[in-house]
Amino acid sequence: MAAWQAFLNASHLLERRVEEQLRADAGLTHGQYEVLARLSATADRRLRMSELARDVIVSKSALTYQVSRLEERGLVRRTNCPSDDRGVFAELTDEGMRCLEHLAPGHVAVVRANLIDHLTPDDLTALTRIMSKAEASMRST
Amino acid sequence: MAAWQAFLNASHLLERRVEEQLRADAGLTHGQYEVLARLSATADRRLRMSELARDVIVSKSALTYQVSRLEERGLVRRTNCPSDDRGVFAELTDEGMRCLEHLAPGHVAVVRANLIDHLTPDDLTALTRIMSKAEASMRST
DNA sequence: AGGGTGTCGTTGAAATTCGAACTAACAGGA
DNA sequence: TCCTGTTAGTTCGAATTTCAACGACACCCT
Repeated sequence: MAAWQAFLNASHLLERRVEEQLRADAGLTHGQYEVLARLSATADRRLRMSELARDVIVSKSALTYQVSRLEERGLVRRTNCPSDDRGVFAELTDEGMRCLEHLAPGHVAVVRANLIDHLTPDDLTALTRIMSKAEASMRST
Repeated sequence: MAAWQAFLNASHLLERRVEEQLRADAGLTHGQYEVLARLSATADRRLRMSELARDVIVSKSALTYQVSRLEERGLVRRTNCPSDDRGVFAELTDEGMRCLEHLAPGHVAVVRANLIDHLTPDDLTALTRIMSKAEASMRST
């Protein structure tokens, strides 16, 4: 359980650092940043609400809330889904893309400084492998 | 950044699993469980509020709130600090200890099933080492 | 003693989270 | 076509978290 304790503590501390940086730099939550980042990684910068919620691992209600906040800021836009009238796309706006590009370097820097830079290359590959395995296992059940 | 993504996703998924188990099993938050667990790991089952907050990595206000909740349930007791009139001890009650002992096996099982069991012994030591390093670095700054 | 500075824990307001209930719309079969 | 069950997204209420401000006390230095 030592591993679990350390993992937990590192998670919490990292979360705090990241949150602090994003808040100071653009007034965004880490959750909001993750939404933008996930959208930017798609081909057409948009995703169905449900899929987006699954991807960033947040409840549907939380995503509804956050997308509304991001929409108020003009960083994201809601679009109807032609093939399914129930569906809604969350789509990254140009401004949202610019915001993300502006924000990303600082975010990456924080993550590197507090986690990545302490790791040897072997550590890094091990970490990736371990976490990916855990993620895959939990996603599938 | 692949490592970061995987780490983040695994964290969120694990948090959800753990939260779900604790909620179902005793109506406790993960944060509340962490408080109980930390207290139980001390010699006399009590800790100053500030130190407890630092240990479980939560804001002072959040800890005040959670200790009040735990106190309502009789799992924790507030005690005056003789050497510092400002100070307050959070002390684990016998009932709190029993609750924790009742709860721990299920908690450990969830963590094992979703994280630990996927790891080789080498992975486990690597994970511990990596996370401890990150934790230490962030605690010290 | 006395005053300035810092620390302790609590409080209040605002933001965010979740699960549950809800509405609307799809899908498949009788 | 109509029923039934499932899925999408939103809304609602309760719980939790954070930051900032506060009052009380401690510590130090003169």
